[in-house]
Amino acid sequence: MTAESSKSARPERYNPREAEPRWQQAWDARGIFATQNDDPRPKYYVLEMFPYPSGRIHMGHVRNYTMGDVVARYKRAAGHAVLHPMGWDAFGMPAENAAMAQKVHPKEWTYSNIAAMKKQLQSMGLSLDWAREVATCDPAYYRHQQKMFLDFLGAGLVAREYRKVNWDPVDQTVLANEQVIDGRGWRSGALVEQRDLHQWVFKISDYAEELLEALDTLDRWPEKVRLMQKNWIGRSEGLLIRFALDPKTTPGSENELEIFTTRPDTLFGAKFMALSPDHPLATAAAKKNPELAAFIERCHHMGTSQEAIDTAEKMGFDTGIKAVHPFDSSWTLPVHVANFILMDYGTGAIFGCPAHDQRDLDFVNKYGLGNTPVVLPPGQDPASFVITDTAYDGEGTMINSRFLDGMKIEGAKEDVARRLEKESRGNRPVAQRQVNYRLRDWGISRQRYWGCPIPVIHCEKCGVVPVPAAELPVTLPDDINFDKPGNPLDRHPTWKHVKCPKCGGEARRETDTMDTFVDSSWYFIRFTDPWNAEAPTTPKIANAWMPVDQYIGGIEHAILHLLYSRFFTRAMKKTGHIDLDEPFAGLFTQGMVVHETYRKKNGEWAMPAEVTIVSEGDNRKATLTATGEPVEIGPIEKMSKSRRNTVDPDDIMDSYGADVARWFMLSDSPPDRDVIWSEEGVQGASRFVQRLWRLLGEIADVQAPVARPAQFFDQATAVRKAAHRALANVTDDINKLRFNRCVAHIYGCANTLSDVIGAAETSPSPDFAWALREAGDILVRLFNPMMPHLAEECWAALGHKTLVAGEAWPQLESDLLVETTITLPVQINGRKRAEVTVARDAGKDAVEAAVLTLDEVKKALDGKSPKKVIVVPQRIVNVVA
RNA sequence: GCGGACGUGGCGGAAUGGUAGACGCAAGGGACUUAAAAUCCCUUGGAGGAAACUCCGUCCGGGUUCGAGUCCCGGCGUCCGCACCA
Repeated sequence: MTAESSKSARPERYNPREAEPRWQQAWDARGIFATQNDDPRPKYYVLEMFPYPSGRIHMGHVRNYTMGDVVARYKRAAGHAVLHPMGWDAFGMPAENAAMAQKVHPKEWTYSNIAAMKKQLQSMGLSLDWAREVATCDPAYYRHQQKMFLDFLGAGLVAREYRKVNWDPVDQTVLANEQVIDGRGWRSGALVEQRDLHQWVFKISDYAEELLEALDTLDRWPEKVRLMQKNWIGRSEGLLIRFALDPKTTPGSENELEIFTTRPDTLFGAKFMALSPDHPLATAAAKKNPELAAFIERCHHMGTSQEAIDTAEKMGFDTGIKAVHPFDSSWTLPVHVANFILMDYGTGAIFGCPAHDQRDLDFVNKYGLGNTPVVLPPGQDPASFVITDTAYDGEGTMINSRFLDGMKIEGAKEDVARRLEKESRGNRPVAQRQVNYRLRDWGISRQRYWGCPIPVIHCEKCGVVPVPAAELPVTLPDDINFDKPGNPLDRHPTWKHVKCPKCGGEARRETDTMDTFVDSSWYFIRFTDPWNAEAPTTPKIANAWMPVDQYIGGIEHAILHLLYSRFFTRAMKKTGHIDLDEPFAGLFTQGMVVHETYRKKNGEWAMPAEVTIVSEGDNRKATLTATGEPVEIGPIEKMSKSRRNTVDPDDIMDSYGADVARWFMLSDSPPDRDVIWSEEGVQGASRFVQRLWRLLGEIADVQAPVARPAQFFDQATAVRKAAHRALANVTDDINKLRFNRCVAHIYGCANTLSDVIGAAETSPSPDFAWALREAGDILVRLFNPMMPHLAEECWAALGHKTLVAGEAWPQLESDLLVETTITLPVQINGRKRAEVTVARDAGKDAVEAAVLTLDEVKKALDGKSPKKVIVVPQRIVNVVA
């Protein structure tokens, strides 16, 4: 069908640069993305991880926020009250680095970045409720965080400890264990050192068991993330055993040594005891033994960096102390100090069973202490089984273990535990069962300026005194300077000097600020009622909106942010701010945006924007656009400044528009995998935008009856089937976050409609015209979540006076998806050889009868009857000849 | 070392145990045009054949099944997380 008559009314091409801001203003003017807390419809809370205001958004943001926006717009159309807010993770080091490098105040730097990035996000056409915007560096936000810190303190969830911490020498601050990656600071990349410091800690380890167990309830989380958290929490069951010490050999009054083991079954394979260099017994022994003191000193020095610890050789020092075997008072074991024993796991002491633990084996092989195997692997001869270089940690049968001989490992563990629990020394059992966790308490003190002040005061007389709630917030002083490294709050002339709230005497403010991960541990709850000036939450409202139904972000937060938030929500529950354990019901971790790399002859990297790609047959060649110099096309890698393979979202939106960027982000790869950003792909997306626009223009030109025709004939029915099948498929896949498949279905529907229109008569019959208009209406609403500006433009072209952003999701007529006849593939011996068309509800016998009349089947059977005929209704037939 | 994921055309990827390669990109051919762009049409896993069609094909080797990309066992490879945690 040609529609030349009215074609002239439209420009040749859709112009996103003109249309996109126009529709953004239209949405804004009607406030259709503002969410009311008293909305009676069923709630749906969709959230993307909020950004750090670094200054500009990157392609990862574009991908993240596009996915969230698709879900938000779809759920809104599907009849939900959708909460879809945005904010800023605004405290942190880069602001201070900028202050040092550019002499700009961190606050100014941060807020101007926020303004710039907000503009960028708005140009993406995201359906966000900006009225709920929060920035964590705003006293209106962090005052509530300070209040909760005090509440946590009162509830015993906060402690102050002098402990060994990870010190980042570049950022000059402490890092939590979770923030040390490969022995380096997660932000600075500097080798981390160990230091002893006073630290405020959140007692996350009190929740270790709960955080572990509840992982099983998070059935809409990726298995991978749950597993990572499980491993991080690191639960292990074992036995605490008190070994008596030979008094003649001990340095002072110490008469026993408590160790933790998960392998009490191997007790008869014990060859030595080992202490952490920081163990009190080691310290005591060192006082009388200068050589030992020197050894411990050496351990401390070589262990300054995490990397050094990881690569250090096993080293030990015999203290001369003897421990008595709990099952044989005549059996003593030498007590060593060893560099590989950690003071903060278990009791900081172990017994070593070299035959079945590789570290212990390495240790005895170095110091000639020997080994005795006590677990015999299945099928091994006890007389000849020996351990030399490789410890055996598998299943087996106990040997060389007196009363345990012949037992399996589990039985032996249980037997040892029972016996030692019954035995007592000094009114206490010799052993008790214990569960240990790898998870450490969360140290939150940071020696930084640009963070939330910890609201406590140190008084000589009264000790640590909380800032009275009425005096909150403790705000950051603006007059600071960054001339020297370290914490400017600590050298501020007046800010830190205050009166003690208790005694009124001279006192000192805490100058450490909170880890920025505290800020991000509850922002999603603050979004539910950011207007409450009195309290962090309005529990009734928070309880109604939470949990977040769909949280979307990068896998890099699998442990840090997601574990902290799970803890924080529980702590907020304990202190009465919300009634909820798990903050995120559904979690989706998106893949990265990756791109080819380009390298010049001189070894420097070239940016994608500087390069022109030419295809010569199957080969692709790249040259610098400016000079024509050839550049080498390198491997596809994560977009990064160091490889210079980044693409600026602004450039893409300027040249192609937001919809094209959004569409391509969704189209090429499954959302949890990396997506390769390519110029060709973007152009493909852009072509499709234009194609849709032309297609819907043609449909708009069709003169269709207003009333639904009573009857649809073949052509019209085919159109209706295509539209409703796409509707069913897109709905299903959007619910499963399979956006790449949604894209394929939309292409499919558009292709069908183009074909039908191209083949149709000049003046369509009323039923066909009506079906085309219906299909157009459906198609626009299907791609609206992905390309909302184009959808509005097309919706208007179709003659609608409403905004498609406010329209309901199309109603599916599922009858259309049910075919009356279907074509089944017919296999002979498992290979497809023919097809058969039968009634949809044909019985197995009828299908079999039809199949046996086929020429191909007759030929294959050669007059014989088939061995077997398998009929899978509505799927396939297999004839076994 | 421990734990996990993945392996399908030239590329990104589709495929409740049921017609492998949907959809897109790239490529080749053609139409329109003075020409280009844009657009439209056709071809595109491999081998053979004029064609109808036939054979082979989802990392490798076995197995279960009427039927395996999918499930099981054993390899190989790639990627990710954790890592002196007793």
